[in-house]
Amino acid sequence: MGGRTRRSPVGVVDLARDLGVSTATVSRALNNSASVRPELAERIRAYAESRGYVPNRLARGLSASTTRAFVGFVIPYVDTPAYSAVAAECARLLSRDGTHMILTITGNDPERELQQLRELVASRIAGLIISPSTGILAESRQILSGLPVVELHRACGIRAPGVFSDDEQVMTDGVLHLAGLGHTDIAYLGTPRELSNGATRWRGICRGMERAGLDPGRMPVRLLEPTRENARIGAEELLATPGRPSALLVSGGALSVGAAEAVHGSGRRIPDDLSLVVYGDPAWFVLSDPPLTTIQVSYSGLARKAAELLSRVLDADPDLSQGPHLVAPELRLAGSTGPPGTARP
Amino acid sequence: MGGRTRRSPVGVVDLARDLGVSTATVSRALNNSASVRPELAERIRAYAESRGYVPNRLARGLSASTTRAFVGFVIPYVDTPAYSAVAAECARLLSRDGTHMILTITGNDPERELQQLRELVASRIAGLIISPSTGILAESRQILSGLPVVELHRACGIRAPGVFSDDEQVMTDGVLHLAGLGHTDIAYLGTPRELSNGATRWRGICRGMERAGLDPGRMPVRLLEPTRENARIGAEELLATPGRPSALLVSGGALSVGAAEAVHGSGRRIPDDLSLVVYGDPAWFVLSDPPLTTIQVSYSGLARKAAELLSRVLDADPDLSQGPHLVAPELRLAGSTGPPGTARP
DNA sequence: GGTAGCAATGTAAAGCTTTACATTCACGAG
DNA sequence: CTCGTGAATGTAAAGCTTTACATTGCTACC
Repeated sequence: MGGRTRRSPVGVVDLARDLGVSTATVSRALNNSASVRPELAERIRAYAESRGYVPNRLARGLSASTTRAFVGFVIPYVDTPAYSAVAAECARLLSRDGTHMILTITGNDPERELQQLRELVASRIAGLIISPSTGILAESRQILSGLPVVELHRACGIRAPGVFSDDEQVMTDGVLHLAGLGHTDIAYLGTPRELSNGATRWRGICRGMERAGLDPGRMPVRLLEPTRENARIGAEELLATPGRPSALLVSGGALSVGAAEAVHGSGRRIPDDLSLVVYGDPAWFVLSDPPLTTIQVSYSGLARKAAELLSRVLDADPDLSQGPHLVAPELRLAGSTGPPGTARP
Repeated sequence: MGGRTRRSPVGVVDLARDLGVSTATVSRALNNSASVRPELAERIRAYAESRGYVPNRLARGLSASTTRAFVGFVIPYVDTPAYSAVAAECARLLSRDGTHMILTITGNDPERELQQLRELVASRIAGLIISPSTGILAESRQILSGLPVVELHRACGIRAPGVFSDDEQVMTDGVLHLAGLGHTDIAYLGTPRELSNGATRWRGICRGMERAGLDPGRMPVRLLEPTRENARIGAEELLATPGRPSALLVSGGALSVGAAEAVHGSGRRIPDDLSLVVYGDPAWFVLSDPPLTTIQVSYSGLARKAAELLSRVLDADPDLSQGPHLVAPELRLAGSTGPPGTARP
């Protein structure tokens, strides 16, 4: 037998018994089903309210075999606003539909990701928003292809709509901005090309270089998993490159922080010794002097789009395009970029 | 009837049928119950594995009336690492026990908080970690008192263990540090005293002032909800106070960012014109020149403690103390504090 | 007036697992 | 040989809701 402890919560059977009607009628009344006499329905609703009735989500989900009670939010990291701010806003938007968001952090570990996906399926989630890990397993992909899924930030080649920042163009703009100031030795610190957003940004970079008449092949580049520590090391290496780059472009989550740290530690003055463009969150940059030239994307915009897409996927909306849905980021010029300094060896 | 769509997932009945045993035996074998012949148990487990069986969490929860399948994580904001980092780490730790964490953002709105608590109860969560909203409703408190609860960051007077940063002492230290440098006009920007952590910090501040022979009553103070915008305005007002404070102490989440912004905008040089101590996240401070004197607490330490306490509450551990469990923060001296400048009017 | 048809309500099954209680079987003791 | 004991397994109920289908009772029309 199930729970022995017969807890206080009232159920439909209690309401039905007390009111002398059947559970079916109670259920229909509470779900605003048409076929119940309005006066009776009202009485039932009032009584349910007075008894503080809350329907058991588990039972409802079990009965319906799938409800919107739960959706998953599966992301590799959460220590950067690109994830934490989007997660928060999604949770807020989804809760308005009475949907709970289950937050799951994979740590970018494909094994953990797979296990967590399995568990989410076991919990009969209605669907999920996922930012896949770098080396996502085929098995995970298969699970995903059987669920209503929305991709976020990163694509992994499944048939699903996705929400992404439109990075290609803005990265090109960033490069052209630097080139326009006279920089020829531009370094790039970004995320790996295995990540779809890493690939997109890299395309944007290359296009910018080519348009500026520079050779992307000779560009000092580090493509790293976006952790702060990686970024610090990568940026230090880039700054020490023989060509002594006069400009540094950084994209991707926690990379910005680590890079800023490294630049700071290098003793180079900005923008005299080094022009710096970072992709990321405005909150960090208030402390910087001079203010940073940044690439910014609206996290709430991404979240709204993600929540909307998920809702449409759950509704099996036939008009929904499976491809990427792009949110445009913005290049904000500020004091951290300028003409190449004269103080170079 | 329930779901018509008879989806693929195999259940215990399928396994039982195929193996010619009863569902009870299957269930027992899978749950490593003793009373099943080892050889048979092994066969059942192997078959379950081969069929990719995953138990339905909803049904299990329904049957057990309460499991560890779901716990809630109810917080007012998530845009600061004090919440986002702790949330992420808790999610990670809990998932190791196969527990899903449902993230819920109240926006510090008591009404929303109540509604979300109701929904969580309806989902038969096993327990929750909560950082209560400022004006938490009596009804919410009542719901909480019937659940395994752990408080985080903020207390709300319910009988439950809580995890808090031990702020009183460190705030005293901060004030004494400034006073020791010769500051007598110290301003404070913090969170409201209605918040338990706001109250704690304020006590620490007062104690520090008194020990330094200064009058807390004459201290310029702004106690505000921790949003960046509030902080910017509050800091500007403090800096414009007739006494022209020579030192500013800022505590609390997003307040640090907004305050830094305001200080920056004020044109005051640090630490010559103004000594600055901020409470918060190291990630922001890498960009600052000079590096900031900060008060830092280990988010992963808080998360570990919170997850551990929740686990113990769920186990109804009788040795568990209901009071606060403190994690000690650290005052890190750096370049943003120094003797009061001479350049004051 | 009889019946078709509709509206309102009831009955019961399904969704999936766990587990108390019942049953079976084998073996040892009397 | 019988019966008790205990281990292994089966049966069925409980957990709570939703909903297909059955039933009831009425209106309205021919």
